[in-house]
Amino acid sequence: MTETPTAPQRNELPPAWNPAEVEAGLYQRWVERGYFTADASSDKPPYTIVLPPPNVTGSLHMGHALNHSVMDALTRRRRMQGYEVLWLPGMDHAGIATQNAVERSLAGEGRSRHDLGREKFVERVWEWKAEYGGKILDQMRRLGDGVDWSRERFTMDEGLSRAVQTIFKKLYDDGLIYRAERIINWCPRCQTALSDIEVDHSDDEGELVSIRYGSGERSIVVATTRAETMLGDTAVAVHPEDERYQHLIGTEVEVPLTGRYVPIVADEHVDPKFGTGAVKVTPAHDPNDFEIGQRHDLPALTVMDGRGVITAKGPFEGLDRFEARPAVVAALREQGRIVAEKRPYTHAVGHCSRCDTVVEPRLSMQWWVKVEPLAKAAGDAVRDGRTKIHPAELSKRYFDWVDNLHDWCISRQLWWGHRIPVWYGPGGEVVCVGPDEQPPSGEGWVQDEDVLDTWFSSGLWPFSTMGWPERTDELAKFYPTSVLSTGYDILFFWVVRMMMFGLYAMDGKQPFDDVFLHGLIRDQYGKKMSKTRGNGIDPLDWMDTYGADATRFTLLRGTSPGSDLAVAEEWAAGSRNFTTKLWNATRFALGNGATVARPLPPREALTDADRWVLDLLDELVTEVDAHFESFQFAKLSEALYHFTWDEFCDWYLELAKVQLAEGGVRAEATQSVLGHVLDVLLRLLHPLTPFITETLWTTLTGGESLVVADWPRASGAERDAVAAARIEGLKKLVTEIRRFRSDQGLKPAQKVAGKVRGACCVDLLDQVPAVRALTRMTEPGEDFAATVSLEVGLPKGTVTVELDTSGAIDLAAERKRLAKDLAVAEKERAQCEGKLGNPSFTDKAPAEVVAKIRTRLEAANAEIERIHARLESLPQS
RNA sequence: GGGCGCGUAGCUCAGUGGAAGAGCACUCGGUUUACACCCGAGCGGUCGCAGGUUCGAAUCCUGCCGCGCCCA
Repeated sequence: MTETPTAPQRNELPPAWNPAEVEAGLYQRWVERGYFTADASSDKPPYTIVLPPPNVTGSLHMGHALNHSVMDALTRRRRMQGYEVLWLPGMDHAGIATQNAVERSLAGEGRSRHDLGREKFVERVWEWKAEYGGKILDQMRRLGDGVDWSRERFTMDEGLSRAVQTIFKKLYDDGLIYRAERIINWCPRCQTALSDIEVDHSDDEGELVSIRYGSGERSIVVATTRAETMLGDTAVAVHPEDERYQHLIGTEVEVPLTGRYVPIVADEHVDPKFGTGAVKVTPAHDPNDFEIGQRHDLPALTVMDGRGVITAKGPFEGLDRFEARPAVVAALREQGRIVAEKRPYTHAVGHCSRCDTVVEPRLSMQWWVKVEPLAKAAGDAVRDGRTKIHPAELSKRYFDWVDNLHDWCISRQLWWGHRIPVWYGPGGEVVCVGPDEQPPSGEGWVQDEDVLDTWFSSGLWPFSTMGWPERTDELAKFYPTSVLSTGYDILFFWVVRMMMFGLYAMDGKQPFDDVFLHGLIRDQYGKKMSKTRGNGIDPLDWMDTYGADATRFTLLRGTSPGSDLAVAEEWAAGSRNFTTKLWNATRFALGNGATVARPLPPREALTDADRWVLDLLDELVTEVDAHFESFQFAKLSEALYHFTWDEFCDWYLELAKVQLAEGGVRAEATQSVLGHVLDVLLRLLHPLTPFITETLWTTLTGGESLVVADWPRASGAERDAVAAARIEGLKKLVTEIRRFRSDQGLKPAQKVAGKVRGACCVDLLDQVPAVRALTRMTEPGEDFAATVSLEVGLPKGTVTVELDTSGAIDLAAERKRLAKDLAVAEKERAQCEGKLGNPSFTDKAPAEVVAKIRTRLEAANAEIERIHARLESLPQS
């Protein structure tokens, strides 16, 4: 393998990190070296994720970018931990969406799919797929997804189609697939049935019209939002215990405009509190009415065709449903039948999730999956803990769903998809054909025209992609998969279906051990991103501007199980700043001889600063591991960010400068510590930000690649509390001196002569040189004359800093500073005295809490005394 | 209508019984030889409201108000 120019040699880091120039080359190299290709014959423990297959028509949006960042982070860490990782990519064929896309392009040529015929149309779809489909796969490469491209799958591929036919046959033979005439959700635009979950409900403005049926004492008023369906009414229903209507139950009433008489039936389903307590019943055009119709043996009268056009004979025939509605109302008004009208009236209306057309409930013959036994098994797998949902709170929602699942309508009146493998014979025979069986031939045999719901095939994804129904090595090695990661909004769409099919097809083995549900992406004001709002952000824009690493880090940094995350341009810029910081820190370290070539010196040969930073690093490793195990990406990102910026860069690098300046053994040890910390840090960051870490780490270590490097482990060294206390003391001292300088208006670069007194008494003697360096304090000369002395209270005592500011100090600023400190100390004293003055506190609170408050009070008192003395000693201005 | 969740700094969010935190934004100062995509110092909060439990409540309980999501 030849080195590409994207791999800089040691100590040759360019001054700035330029992701656009480097990312593509790094990714290509990873793929070429086969790092992402899984080996089914490996002895390593398996770790498997199947990618929720994106839609073949789709392109990468923020939700994908988030989910892919999660999966890539999970798989990269496991790979580094020595697992045999399979992350399997692919796409689903998106029946309706793809057919729509191709029909649109045909419409541009003035043709319809019917002009082409079924066979030619399907060919055309495959051509479309080859040319335009799968844009998202290239976008995944930009993000850095470590997927196994050699195992890419598509739901319409031969092997997966065979899996579909196999499971259909098995379910059919087991009596779990049946054909029945029922009310389904029908999209008049897509001209197909939809399942419940392909319907989105929204509160729309409509009308509520109250209509008098019958006349005189025999009349009854019903309210409806869909007046036009009255043409298909076959009953009026009231609640059986509704006293208003007892005398009418069992009688017949005239349906206006139709001349038909229909019975008034009593049904528990009717809500007596809604409207007049009486409802019209249209069994062929409403799911609830259909059920009432079944219970009362009512006829179902279809008055509309598949395009939503009225077919009932009479004046309304040929009108679209939305034209028919006002026409019917007008006709009723003319007859004095309208009792009340409420307009606008807001109510829930179902829309096709693909094209937003108002869904029409429609009576038709469809294929169904009997979900009850499958759903029960899906619920049990989670109840038993074989599959764990993260966050666990969403399990309840999962149970509510699977325990109340309606049978699943799986037939679609489309041409693009898996055709239902059922043949009908001339004598009314129905034959379901398995994958290796010959369909019945001969006169009069025809195959069912319909195709299967896309979810029917993607529900098989965790095992169809690994060769099922064959018993493949892949299945043996990689099933059940380890984690399924997706947004909580499609828990029901997809997760439940995979659970049902996985348990059914794989002998009760769950399709995944863990389900990680992340939240939805929102804008900086917490609003959902949507086209209509215009607040969407394209992750590709972010990658162009800030790099893939910054994009990934931004998303992961906001990701807690189940909670939504708000993102904005500024967030991405902040992540880019973080990558820049990491770049510069590493560049600085390398420029000063940071190395991993020598082993770390023994602990006793290290400074307090060295031991402190190494201990923090150990804690970081432990913390990152814990957060990975619990899918707490926000917390682990935050921990890494905080360590890198606030501890390593802000403090250790500054302290290292002092140690490097000492030269000799001290400098060499420091170079080793720098090299070691960066080595571990870059490994820890790699799953989140793979590109920049790869570049920095290969330069630092000369190693082959971080992708296949080992995941760090905590050293196990005992934490050095003394070193930690000293560094905390140093920080406090430095911060206080800087604060004084800032308040006094001293320029940051201005050097000031000074003395530090009392450091030995608070165990900070060794830290004094670093304190001086970090506060630009020079050695006092012969003419040193302290113009101010600054007292810094530390846990073990007070350090006094005398400074020669070569002139009068700003007394007003100094008084203000002291007054502020005094106010803080006095508030502290009041709080502590309040507590200690309360006998029930001292009696009942744990002894260590009381002792802590006592210590705090003493410290506050000392501080107050000290500040008073200082204030009095200040010259009067 | 049923269920779940949320209300903490200007914005987005951590913190789930013993000193109110972070990032971004904002103010002031800065050409500090890693970094101005930066450094240093600051400002900013009766933790939605009202009760209760407790020595002690952002944290636990009850009610109310507001917001969101899922289901009907």
